[in-house]
Amino acid sequence: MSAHPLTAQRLAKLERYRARGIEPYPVGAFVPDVTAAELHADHADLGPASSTGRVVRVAGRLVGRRDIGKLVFGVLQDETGRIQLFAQRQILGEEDLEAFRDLDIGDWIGVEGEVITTKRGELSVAVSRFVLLAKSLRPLPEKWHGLRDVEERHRRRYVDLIVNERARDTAVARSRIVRELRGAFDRRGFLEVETPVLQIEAGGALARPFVTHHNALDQDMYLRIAEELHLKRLIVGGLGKVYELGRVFRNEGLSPRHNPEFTMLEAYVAYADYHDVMNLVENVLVEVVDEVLGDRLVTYQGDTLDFAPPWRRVTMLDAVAEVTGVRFELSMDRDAAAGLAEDLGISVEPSWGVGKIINEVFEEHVERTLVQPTFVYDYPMEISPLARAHRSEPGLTERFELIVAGRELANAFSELNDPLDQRRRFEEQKAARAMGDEEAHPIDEDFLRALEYGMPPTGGLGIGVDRLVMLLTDQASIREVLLFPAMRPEGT
RNA sequence: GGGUCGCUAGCUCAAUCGGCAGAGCAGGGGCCUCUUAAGCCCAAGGUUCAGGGUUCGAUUCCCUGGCGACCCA
Repeated sequence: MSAHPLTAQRLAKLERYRARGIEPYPVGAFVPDVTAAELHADHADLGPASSTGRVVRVAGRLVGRRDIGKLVFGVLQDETGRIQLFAQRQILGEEDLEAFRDLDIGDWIGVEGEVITTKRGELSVAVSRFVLLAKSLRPLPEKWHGLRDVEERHRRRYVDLIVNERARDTAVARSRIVRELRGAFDRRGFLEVETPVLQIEAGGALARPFVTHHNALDQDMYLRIAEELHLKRLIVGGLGKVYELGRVFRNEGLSPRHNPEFTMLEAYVAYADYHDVMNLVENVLVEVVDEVLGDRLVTYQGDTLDFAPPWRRVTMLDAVAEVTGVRFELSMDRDAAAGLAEDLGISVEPSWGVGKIINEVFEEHVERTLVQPTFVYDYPMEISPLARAHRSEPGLTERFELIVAGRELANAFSELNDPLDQRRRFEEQKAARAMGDEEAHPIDEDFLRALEYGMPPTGGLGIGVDRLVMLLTDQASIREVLLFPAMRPEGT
């Protein structure tokens, strides 16, 4: 336990309570029957200096106190808001008023009393009885500025949640967004499923996995980097519409937009193609925006995003030509494409083909310019090993990404269901891995076997849930929408 | 991985050119029966992120390391 004087003081107080027979961590001591928000809603019209005769029980954390001698005002905070406590000697008596005064800011208490308003009109509970529910041993941050230090807010999110309303609002909004996402897919008849997090092969995306070890099997395993390959196995099994909303893990650096574990929603629909999936993504996200914000104009970091459908749809090649003035084609000579990209400031790796080169130009110059919701479609096959070959355009796949505020929000394709083509794509990835590409896709033989049993034409999508929450809560950093973002150890 | 910036009391922040480390809030003592960032009086509170260097003297300048923020790869 910390030897800090402020904590030592409170520990001493704790011992005094126990000596007087007051248990500072009681069980079953008090059950509230109303919340702060309910009180404010019920008595919104009460004038100053009113009595209601209504006796209520509220509970929460004492977050403020104003001591006026024989009269003490307290501020009680529960999960719904704040309510003033009015402790008066006439009601409580000398001894209990002194005990109330002796409470520390941060203590959890239960209070019983009449609902009144003060002379100044502040709705209050006139304390007739109170119970210490849990003693707090550490001082809270400053009442006006709260906890500002970003590092401390993330390391001690519990304190952040106590003192910063924005932290609470963001957590609540995130829960709401996740619930609306689930609702949108549930209403459309999707089955929510759970697939393995521990995997023998980490496939379904191009990323480096975390490695762990299964002791009983004496086998290294990976934390999943995507949900994709197992969900497609379920489509093979005849489950026609499935989705999973879960945590995926990628072994990459920390940044305002990347956390090693993040939340992905993936959904797969039999008989759909990527045009159907564009419509699905648009409809689902508009529903979520409507339900959560009630306004299709969303302010994000100073930009106004218009989510009213239809959203713009543009091919990657057109988008690149529009922004850079350079018309790339998949049929181009590789070195010619490399030269054009170099002219645009891209340093081209020898291993890159035309498709990868175009994608780099897109990511470097075009993506950030797409602020309004935009579907960019027809991605190069070279960077899309799990997407179906385009029905008419050689070298491309039926893949799209949804870009909002200059960032990828969703990624989707007509799924590759030709097992022979899938095997060829995996072989190409294997070759890339042999060339040193650590993010190349591994060969998953069981997934190939599943495809060999036959997967119907299928459309699939993935939505980055954290990024969606960032957009709808106007947060610039993923760390603000994660309750407990990844941090380096403190090194006490 | 590279660059820039930051780290001072429990919290929010000061500290002039390198010259006695301060304030507000919180906490302690006192006054006050209508405050609401309550007010007034008094006292207390520091490994200035860590280690090293320069200097008569370092929160301040230099080096190394830690953690974080932002930008870049």
